[in-house]
Amino acid sequence: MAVRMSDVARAAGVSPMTVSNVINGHPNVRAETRLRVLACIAELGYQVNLAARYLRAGKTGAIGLVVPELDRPYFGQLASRLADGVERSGRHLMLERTGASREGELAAVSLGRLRMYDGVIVSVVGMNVSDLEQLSITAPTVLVGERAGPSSFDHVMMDSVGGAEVATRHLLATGARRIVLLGGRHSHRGVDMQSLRTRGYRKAHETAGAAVDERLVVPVESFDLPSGRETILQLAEAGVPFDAVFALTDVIAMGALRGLADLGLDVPRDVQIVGFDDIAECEYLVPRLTSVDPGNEATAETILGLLERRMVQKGVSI
Amino acid sequence: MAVRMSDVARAAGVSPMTVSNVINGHPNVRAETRLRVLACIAELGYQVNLAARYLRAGKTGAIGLVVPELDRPYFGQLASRLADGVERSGRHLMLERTGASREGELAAVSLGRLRMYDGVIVSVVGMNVSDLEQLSITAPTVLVGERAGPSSFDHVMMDSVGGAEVATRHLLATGARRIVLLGGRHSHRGVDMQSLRTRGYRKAHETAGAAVDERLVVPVESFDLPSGRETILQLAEAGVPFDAVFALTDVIAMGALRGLADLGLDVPRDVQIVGFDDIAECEYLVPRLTSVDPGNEATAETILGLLERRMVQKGVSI
DNA sequence: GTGAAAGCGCTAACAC
DNA sequence: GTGTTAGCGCTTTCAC
Repeated sequence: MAVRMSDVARAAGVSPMTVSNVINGHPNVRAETRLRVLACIAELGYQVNLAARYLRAGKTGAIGLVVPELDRPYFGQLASRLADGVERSGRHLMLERTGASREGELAAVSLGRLRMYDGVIVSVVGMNVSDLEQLSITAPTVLVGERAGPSSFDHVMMDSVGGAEVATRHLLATGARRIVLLGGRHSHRGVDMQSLRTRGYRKAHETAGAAVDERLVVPVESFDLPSGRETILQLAEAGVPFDAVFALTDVIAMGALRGLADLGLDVPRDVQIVGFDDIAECEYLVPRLTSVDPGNEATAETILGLLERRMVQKGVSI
Repeated sequence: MAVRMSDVARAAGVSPMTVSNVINGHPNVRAETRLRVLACIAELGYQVNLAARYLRAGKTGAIGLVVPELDRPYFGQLASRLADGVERSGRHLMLERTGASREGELAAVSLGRLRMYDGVIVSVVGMNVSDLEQLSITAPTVLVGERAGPSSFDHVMMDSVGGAEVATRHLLATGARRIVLLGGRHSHRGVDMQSLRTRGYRKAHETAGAAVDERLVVPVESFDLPSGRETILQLAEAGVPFDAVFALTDVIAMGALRGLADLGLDVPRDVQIVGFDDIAECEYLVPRLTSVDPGNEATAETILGLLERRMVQKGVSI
């Protein structure tokens, strides 16, 4: 069986409480005792039982990050940045996926796993914030994404409308007139990522006095590489002419780049393209992919700042 | 405060034990009672406290995956595949990174969180297996990677030597004579990824009766995009001629592709390139990146099969 | 079919 | 500076 704190205590000839004090760095332990206890910990290979600690102390030192998918560069890079910050404060980041489905996100939360965390960061793609609120999450929580609306949670939003507007304006300024909105939505009243970025696209057109051909607004089945490529191929096959692409995410932009190459089109001579998210890969593609940076560095800082504040309030700060 | 099982029990007019039986699907509950309890659970928004369950029952339904970095496509895609399989068996996958700072803390304490898992999958890149063994991980554990050597853990290895040999042979067969080994090691006696892939590179040269110019074996500082690019640029600046690149990972291959473009070299006319890992991006680059598939699909299956066996032995299977 | 008792491993609060 | 007591929320065991 696993080594328990009481085993260490017996070996060191002290009480479990003293072992606990040593592990948690409490000052009221004599140096000599501390060393003896540490030696026994090392010798027996003791590790604290986090579950027990949490049950008693109400904190684990773990921060949860819940994302739709584990294999999307944007989330991987966000996770990496957050992990840096989280570790700087002596905690650990643990990543889980929801699978982008609303049920998935609900299951993730309702399974109670989030209660093991001192704090939770949830990327709310495809989930209703009100769903989240009904779950009565008890841990300090920060939402990340584009969904707005009334909410009792802190919410870090990126400026999707503004970013999409900048991207589209850039393309219009360089002479593009028929800009594909790859991953867009026809109805753009929602507060989801697609609707918001579509809104920025339309706004830029309006400002420039340019008309939007609805055939250029093309949804994608999924925000992955195959969808980006196939959607562009289908558009070309349908005979819709275009001279630029604004892709709602860099990943579908990468898929589109492959599709354009398959069509024998040169980027940027025949077709210009701009993405969104500013993932690290953009700088390394040939040719480079221009992308909108939604403020990735600042986002991570902001998230952790808000979370820390909530954790202090809740008394689970380290 | 959070809703406890006893709160639900009181509301439903039963004992906590009955609530527990309902939640865990035990048969000995009358349908009527079950419905009443479920209604109360829903109404109060009750969620089980995983820590308490684990403390008592010894299982959480969570599988941990420990990787070196969260923002590497290979690990993201591995995690995604594993998550599919894990969820199929009614559990959840949780991802953590080890990062570079293995030395920093008391490993014994910092890895204590692994004890909350029913099973753990550890990607042992840059970590000594003997380090791992000293941690006396008690949960069923499967190691993934190229490190071999004696170990008490199940270990899923990819054929790094064979894969690297195939890649190099392919380049030699198409006429390449000066193949850069990007990310290689000069001393290749170790069992780490770099040494093993370097061995395959040398083996292919030997078989083909071709000599290896040691100046073509170039280590990288880190297996990320910037390193791939910079290393190729430095090699060119040093005036070392080459006509092909075998990159030890697809990510540094992508970095190298950018570097080659910066040098005004055309792929594959001037320089051929082959990567390793077969990440999803390869198929979508322009031109496509040829890559060695270390058997990604099969790897995930194998890992989960081994883990399941260990979990059944340990009595933590669902 | 349901419930009472016990205790998983830890730490907060307080005694000594 | 160290130990004692109590109990976090749940489930195992066994009684009814």
